Amino acid sequence: MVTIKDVAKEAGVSVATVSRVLNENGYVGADTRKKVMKAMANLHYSPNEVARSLYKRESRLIGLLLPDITNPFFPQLARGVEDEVNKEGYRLLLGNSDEDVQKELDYIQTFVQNNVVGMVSATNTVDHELYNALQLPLVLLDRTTEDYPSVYSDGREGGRLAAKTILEKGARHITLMKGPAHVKPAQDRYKGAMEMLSEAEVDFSVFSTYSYSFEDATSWAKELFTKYPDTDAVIASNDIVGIAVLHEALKRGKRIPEDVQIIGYDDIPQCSLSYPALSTIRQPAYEMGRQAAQLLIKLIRKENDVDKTIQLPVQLVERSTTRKE
Amino acid sequence: MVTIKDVAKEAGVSVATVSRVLNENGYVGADTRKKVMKAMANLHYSPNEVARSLYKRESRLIGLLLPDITNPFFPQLARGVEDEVNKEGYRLLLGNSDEDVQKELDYIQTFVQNNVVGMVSATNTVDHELYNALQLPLVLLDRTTEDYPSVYSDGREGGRLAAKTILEKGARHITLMKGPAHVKPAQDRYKGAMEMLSEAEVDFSVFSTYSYSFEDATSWAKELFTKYPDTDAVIASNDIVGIAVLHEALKRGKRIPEDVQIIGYDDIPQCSLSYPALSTIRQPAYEMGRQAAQLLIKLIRKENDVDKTIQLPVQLVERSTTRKE
DNA sequence: TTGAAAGCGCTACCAA
DNA sequence: TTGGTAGCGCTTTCAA
Repeated sequence: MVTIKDVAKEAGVSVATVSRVLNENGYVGADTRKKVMKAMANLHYSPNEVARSLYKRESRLIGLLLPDITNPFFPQLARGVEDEVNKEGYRLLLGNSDEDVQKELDYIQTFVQNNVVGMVSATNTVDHELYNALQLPLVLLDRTTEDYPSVYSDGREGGRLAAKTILEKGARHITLMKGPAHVKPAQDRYKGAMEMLSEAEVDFSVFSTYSYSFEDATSWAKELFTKYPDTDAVIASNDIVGIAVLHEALKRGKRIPEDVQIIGYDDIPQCSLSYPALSTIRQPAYEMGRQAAQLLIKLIRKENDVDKTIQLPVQLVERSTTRKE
Repeated sequence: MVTIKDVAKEAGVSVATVSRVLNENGYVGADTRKKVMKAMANLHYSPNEVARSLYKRESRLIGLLLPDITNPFFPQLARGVEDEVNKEGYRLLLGNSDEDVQKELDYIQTFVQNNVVGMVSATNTVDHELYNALQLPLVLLDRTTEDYPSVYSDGREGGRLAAKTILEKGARHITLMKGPAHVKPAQDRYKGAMEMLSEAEVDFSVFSTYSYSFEDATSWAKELFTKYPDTDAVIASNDIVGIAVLHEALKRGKRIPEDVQIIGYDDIPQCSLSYPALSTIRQPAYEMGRQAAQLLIKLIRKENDVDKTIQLPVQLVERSTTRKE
């Protein structure tokens, strides 16, 4: 490993001088700079971030905590924060919590042990005591809360929009799927849809689900049609479940969207790959990730007048599982 | 921040002693140990990994380099390595390279700057000069090569299996999709299928694709049926493309699997969510990730007699896009 | 069985 | 404009 000392020797100057040209601060003569630069190039010198981090008490690392990258909504989110964070020279320490508080704790500990400068968390279990104790800039992603800076999309509006769409397209027997209780954004959209449905004059049923896993999605779908066989429209709790419902309907010989309309939520990439392509409410996941990163970086830099709550708009994407009016 | 010094003071011992109980090495008296433990608990002490890393010249971090986590095959892989690595107390520094050599370089630099103990790379652009210069334990994932430790699945066999399956089920006009040229595993499976097809007495066409993106998949599918309208079986380059082909076929009024059979590759989770559910060749992605992590850790520990090339078996998953014989 | 102290690579203060 | 050096928090020798 080539250190700052080696560079100093090669250039015939002191380590202090090398440090100065490295960090572009303090006075350093033009030709001294040149000598040092040359020495650095010769030796392929690259500063040791660990040593820097130790002294400055902060690294160029940012912690990203996710529930599970395996869930298709999160890779987009993650990519958004990564790309944005990279722009500013930061890198990501990644953790999947599986909604397990212990794992979350462990990761947070790792983050501080490694001097991360900030963290973004897309976890559902915001342990307030824990996060309050945290001395780090933190932004919550895909979560709405008063207590911490956060970026999220308008779940209530999304739910309303989903319901409104289904309503306008003449559904008579709507089944509203309620996502897992501990997933806050799922509850928001549920409430939004609920509001809209309650105001309208239609029959509807509520079908509760307790997970978002691929494996379970198919079972929920089966159960739904068994329980509510005359359903002619379902507002799914997310796209995965929506696609499962779609295929279950197809299996049962229903025509889509003539007999059953379906609207999903999220707009994960594979929506357009379902057949018929799933209509859905789009959350701008990649953009959410980017904005979360931007916000975090502003917080890290202690900028003034930063808006600590960013709500991104949600959008109807009409594809082929809703009627064309 | 509470440091080892604070603990030492609280316990009335020296920092050296605290360090000893922390690392469970060297002699330390039973009651001294107890005092120290208590002090650590009182102060909620958690050692600074950065300081440790600086002294030992290695962190508890492992670098993971991926092409793009947004591609549904990779989250599984990533999760596999994360889970395994966590078991041994390591954490992940994550990077997406987008198959861009410069980004890859930058990430690798970050990895060494942060004293990672090893890295796993699932990138296609193995720049040998670069990797050779690297002084780190490295394992290649989803890549077959003689030059570095690697874990991958048997692509050639997978290709053969896909072709064999299609052949046995009575296809007459097969279209074999060839994946992007720079993606080595895609070429392996292509070659395998090609071998099998060449030996058989059937007509077949080769259709070349240059990307794996969601957006492009649909275009490939359209183009395929325009170019080869009498195709009655397609061996897709991966599941995404397979699903796109499936839906394009459906759009064109073909019955699946009666008129057209389709076989994918990878077995990403959303396969079972397509309709009809996509038959495919399964790569054990999660397991591949785990094994890569295990191998890397063995390498890090300089264990002897470790098998540096791990080939995992591939497996036919018959669902509904291939005939039942 | 314990403590003092050097040193990991770097930054930043103070002096020259 | 430069260099010497203390010190970031930890581990590990060496001595006691």
